[in-house]
Amino acid sequence: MSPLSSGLLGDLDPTSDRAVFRQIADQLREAIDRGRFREGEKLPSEAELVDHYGVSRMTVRNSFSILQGEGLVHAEHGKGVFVRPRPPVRRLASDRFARRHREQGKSAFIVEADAAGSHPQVDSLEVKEEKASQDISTRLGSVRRVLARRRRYLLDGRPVEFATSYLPLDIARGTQIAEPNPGPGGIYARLEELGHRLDHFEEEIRARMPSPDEVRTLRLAAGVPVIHLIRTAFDTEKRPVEVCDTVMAADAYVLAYQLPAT
Amino acid sequence: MSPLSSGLLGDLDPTSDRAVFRQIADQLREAIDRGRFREGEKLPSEAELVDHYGVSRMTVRNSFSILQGEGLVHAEHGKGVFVRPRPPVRRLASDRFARRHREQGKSAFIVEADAAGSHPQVDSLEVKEEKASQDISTRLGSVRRVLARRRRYLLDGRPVEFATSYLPLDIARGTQIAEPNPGPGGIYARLEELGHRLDHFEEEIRARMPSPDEVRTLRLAAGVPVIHLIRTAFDTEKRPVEVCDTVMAADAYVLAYQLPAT
DNA sequence: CAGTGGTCTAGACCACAAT
DNA sequence: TTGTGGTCTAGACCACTGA
Repeated sequence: MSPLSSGLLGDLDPTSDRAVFRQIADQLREAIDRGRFREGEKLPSEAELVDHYGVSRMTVRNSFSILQGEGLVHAEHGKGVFVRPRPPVRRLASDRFARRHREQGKSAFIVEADAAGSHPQVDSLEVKEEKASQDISTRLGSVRRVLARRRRYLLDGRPVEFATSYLPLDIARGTQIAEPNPGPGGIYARLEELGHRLDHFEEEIRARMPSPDEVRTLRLAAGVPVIHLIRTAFDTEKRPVEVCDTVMAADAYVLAYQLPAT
Repeated sequence: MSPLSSGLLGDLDPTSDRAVFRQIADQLREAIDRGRFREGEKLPSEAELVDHYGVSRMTVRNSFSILQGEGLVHAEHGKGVFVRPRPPVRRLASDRFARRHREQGKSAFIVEADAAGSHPQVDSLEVKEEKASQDISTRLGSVRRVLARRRRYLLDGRPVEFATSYLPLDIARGTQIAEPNPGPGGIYARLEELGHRLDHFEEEIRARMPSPDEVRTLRLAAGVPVIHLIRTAFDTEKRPVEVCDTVMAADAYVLAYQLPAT
């Protein structure tokens, strides 16, 4: 029995003010929410829905595009439209920069992913000196040029985040921080060795839809926003010693923070 | 001179693999990014673009729908398609729950908005006892029923966030916390008066596209994600005494946190 | 190969906004 | 009334997938 003759989906209400394609989207969304279609499962094809509802193909496609915009489904050319599975999320704990986590040989990302049983990778490594943007310059205390470290992180082959660290040249130039591999404990460990004992971090969080560039870099599905995180590291002399600009696939992350009630 | 004859937009590349509607979207996006069209400014009408590019109307509309999905533009029926202005954002600082902020008479939201020169409102107030969801029950330590306090916050008439606080009945029932107006300093002040001195908060942050319900409640434009924040308040005996579930219009907020480097 | 979604056309009628 | 976007139709051809 086809999914359409089995009453999974209802009829249209011709008296309703609601546009036909919205009604169809509503019915599909409700069916998904109720678990009638499970994660990864294929929805009825456009042709089947055209038959079922007696509407034109563009109308059905409009419905699908609504659901795609909501991040509920994704289309695969030649295969069908599928309920988008909720991918495993990476939890960023508020103690992720605790000094004790820097004592081991590998980077935090690698250690944590290994522990979670996933396969971590870092690629697109680029380290170079460049002119600081207005924003970065301000955050670092009016520096003109900076050392920029770019990299992209993947979990099980899926890109989940890319980040750029900016450091003042007078701190980073000629040190291991300017090398592709900053060594055990990452650049924060190196900063402390260089005498910049870290005091605290400030993080700013925004969420927005990705630019086409970000869609490419993170291979984002339709309807997936990004989390934009800007972290500034301060040493014990209250000097900003690093700014890290990170863009994360929002469906791959949950951020956790702890706030004092003081 | 029309904006189209003045070279604001280029021609299509018929040899390109890129779909025509994507090429048009690219050109409009670039023109917006370069400031050729400023915030709030009207883009060429569908009809003008049909003429300019020599394509059908659906093709032009497809381009617009891409830009809408990116949150770059919004359409106004009967008026045109406009570059979406970046609204003012509310910054949530990491010390926003510091005890000193509870000493005044008004709620944190009101005080802060007044200070920023905007006009704050709270509506859709609802306070009732109800069955705890599985998630809320777990977070509050296996309680069956809770006191739920729902409310929506607006700035200058624009809804920016709605939130529900959940409290265990044995704490909240019969207290001022169960009243629509919890009094000066809000429910956190009442909790402390009741002997639950607050120790710290834990916050979890996610970003995703809004449900149709959330689009309605927050009057969200297309292409605007939501930030979903779940905060748990712990008293000095490490007991969770409140869970607050908040959904915020992502274009209205930037969250700020401070992390120790300990 | 048949079935799927991706793109595109050339219309139509409607509802809303400004004049 | 004119111009705008919103909805919908009935096609067409294409590219990709899987049997």
